[in-house]
Amino acid sequence: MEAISSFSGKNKNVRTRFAPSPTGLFHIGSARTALFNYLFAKKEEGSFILRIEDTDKERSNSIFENDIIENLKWLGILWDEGPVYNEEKINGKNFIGDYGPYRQSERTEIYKKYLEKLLEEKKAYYCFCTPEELEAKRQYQISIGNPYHYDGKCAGLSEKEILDNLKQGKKYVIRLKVPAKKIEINDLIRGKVEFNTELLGDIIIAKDLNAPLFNFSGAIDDFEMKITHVIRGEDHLSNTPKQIIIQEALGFYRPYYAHLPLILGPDKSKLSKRHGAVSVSEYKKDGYLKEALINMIALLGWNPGNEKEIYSLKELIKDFSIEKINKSGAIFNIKKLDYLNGFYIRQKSINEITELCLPYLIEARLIIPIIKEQERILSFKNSFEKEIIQEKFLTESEKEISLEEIKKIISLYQERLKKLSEVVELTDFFFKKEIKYEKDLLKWKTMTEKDLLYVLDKLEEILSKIEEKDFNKDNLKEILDLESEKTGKELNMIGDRGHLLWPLRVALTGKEASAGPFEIAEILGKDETIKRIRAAKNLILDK
RNA sequence: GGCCCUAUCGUCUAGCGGUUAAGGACACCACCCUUUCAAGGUGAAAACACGGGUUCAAAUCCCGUUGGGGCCA
Repeated sequence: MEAISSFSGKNKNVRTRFAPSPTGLFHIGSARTALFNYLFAKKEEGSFILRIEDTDKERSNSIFENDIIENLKWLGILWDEGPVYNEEKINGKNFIGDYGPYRQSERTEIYKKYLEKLLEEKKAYYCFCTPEELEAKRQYQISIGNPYHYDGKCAGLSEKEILDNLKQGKKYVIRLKVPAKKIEINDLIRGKVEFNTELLGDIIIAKDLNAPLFNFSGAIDDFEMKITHVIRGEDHLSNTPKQIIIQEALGFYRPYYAHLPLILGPDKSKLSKRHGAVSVSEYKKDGYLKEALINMIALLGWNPGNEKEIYSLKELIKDFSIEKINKSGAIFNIKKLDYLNGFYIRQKSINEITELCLPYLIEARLIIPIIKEQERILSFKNSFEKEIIQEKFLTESEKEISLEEIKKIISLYQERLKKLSEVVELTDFFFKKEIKYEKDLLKWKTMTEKDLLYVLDKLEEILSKIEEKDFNKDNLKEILDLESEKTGKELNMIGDRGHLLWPLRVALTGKEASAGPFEIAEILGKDETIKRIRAAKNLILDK
C-alpha cells in the first residue's frame, strides 16, 4: 500500500498548485481551494504555484484570468514562482506575487512532445470515429443494458490507414489505450478510493496534437512542475483515475491527492451563480474584508480541532493540517460571514476603517474630494496620518467637510457596520442638505402632535442657549438630561427620556435607528442641529 | 442510468469504543444594558437519518437501506 505521509514535519519539497480555468469570475469555492493549497505549502515551507488552465480557447477569457489574479493578491494568497513578464522586475526588487502565472496556452509544445511520444510508443492512437458513429454505438449499448465505453475500433488501424485518413484531412482525436485494471487512490482526505478502468474505455487525451484535453495537460504539468500534492475540489475525484492512467503510460510519479468537499448553496447543490453572489470580487465590492472572507472559507470544511473560531491567515498557516479537513460538503452561510465581517470591522483602527469606507461614500457621491488629483485619495496608503488628515471634501449639500470630521462620523458607526457598503445608508444624513421622513416617525410612544411640538420648541429653545464652543456631546447630555426631567413631568413620562431624545434623533437623522443624538448633534453643529429641529416642526405643521 | 463520494442542533462543526444525560460558533428566542439600532453581558431552545450486526460498552467499528452530492453519459 502506498504510504500516506502525513508530512507532519517541515518538508520544503512540498509543492502545491492552484489550477483554475479562466472561464468565470474567481469563485468563493475556488478561493478556498487556492487557500488550502497555499496554507499547506506554507505550513511545510514549500512552494505554491498558480497555473491558469486556459487550453479551452472558446471559454477562456483574460478578463477572468485577471479577476483570479487580482483577487488572489487581494486575499493575500500569493504564489511563489512563475514566469516574470516584466523585465524591470528581474533587476529591481522582485517579490512574491510579482510573478506571472503559468499558462497552459503557452505550453502547447510541451504537451505535443508527450503526445507524440505516446503515439510513437503505440500507447495512444488516432481515432477517426465520427460523433454520429459513436452516438449510435452508445445508444445500442444502453439499449441492451450495458454501460457504454469506446470499443477501441481505431486502435487496430494500420499505419497506412492512419496516414491516408490524415492526408484526407479527416477529423480525429487522440485516444490513450487504457489497460483494464483496478486503480486505488489513497486520498489524503477520503482514504482509499477504488476505480475500475474497464468502465472508462480508451479515453480521449487530445482533440489534435495542439489541443490536449484538461486531464492530459494537467497530468503533464503536475509532473513537469514537480507537484507533490494535488489539492482540489471533490468534483475532480472522478478525473483522478484518468490522470493516473496518463501518468502511468508516461512513467510519471504519482502525486498525493486530497479532494476537498464542495462548498454548497442553501439547496445543498454545488455553490453556483444561481445561489446569488459567488465571486470574490462581488463580496469585495459589497464591503467584505479579506480577513473575514479568509476566516470564513478556511472554516468551511476545516477546523483546528479546538474551539478557536477567529483565525488570521498567519494563524491558519500555523495550525493548518490536511488531516483535519472534513469529508462532507458545507453550506455557505452568509450570516456567519456577516458576523465575522462585523467582527473584523470592529477590530480596525479608526484610520483604517475610514480609509476602507471612504471609497463607498465617494462612489455614492455623498462626498467629493477637493484635491487636484482625485486619484490620490483613492489610493492613499502610508501617508494617511500626515497628509490625508488635511484633506477636504465637499458634501452633497456643498459644505466643506474635513477628513477629521468624516472620521468622527465613521467612528460612530464602526461598531454598527456589517459590511462597508452599509456606511452609505447609515451616514447619508450627515452629508445631505435635506432629509426626508414621515412626520409620524417623530412621535415617541403615546405622544400627540401637540406634545411633539412642545418638545421640539423646548429643544430649540434650550439648544439655542448653548454657546457654539460648548456644543459638544457631554454638555448636550448634561443639559438635555436635566431638561428631560422637567418635560417628563409635564408630559407624564417621568424617567423616560425617549420623549425628548427620540424626536431629537429623528429630527436630526430622519431614521428610526442611528447612533446617539448627542454625538450626532455635536458633529452636525449648533446651526445645522437647530435648522433640522425647525424643519421637523414645519413638517408637523405641514408648512 | 453507470461510477464515485457523503450523512452529529436550522447552518458550520467538536467527538476518533467507556471522563458525553453530545461541547463550541453563527442564526433564532428571552432577559440585562439602553432614547432607537448596533455592540456587549446572561440564559433558553435546538442534533447523533434508519435498520441490522461486532462488543461488557457505539455518535464513534462493519454491513445494508434511505437521503444528499459530484462526475460521466
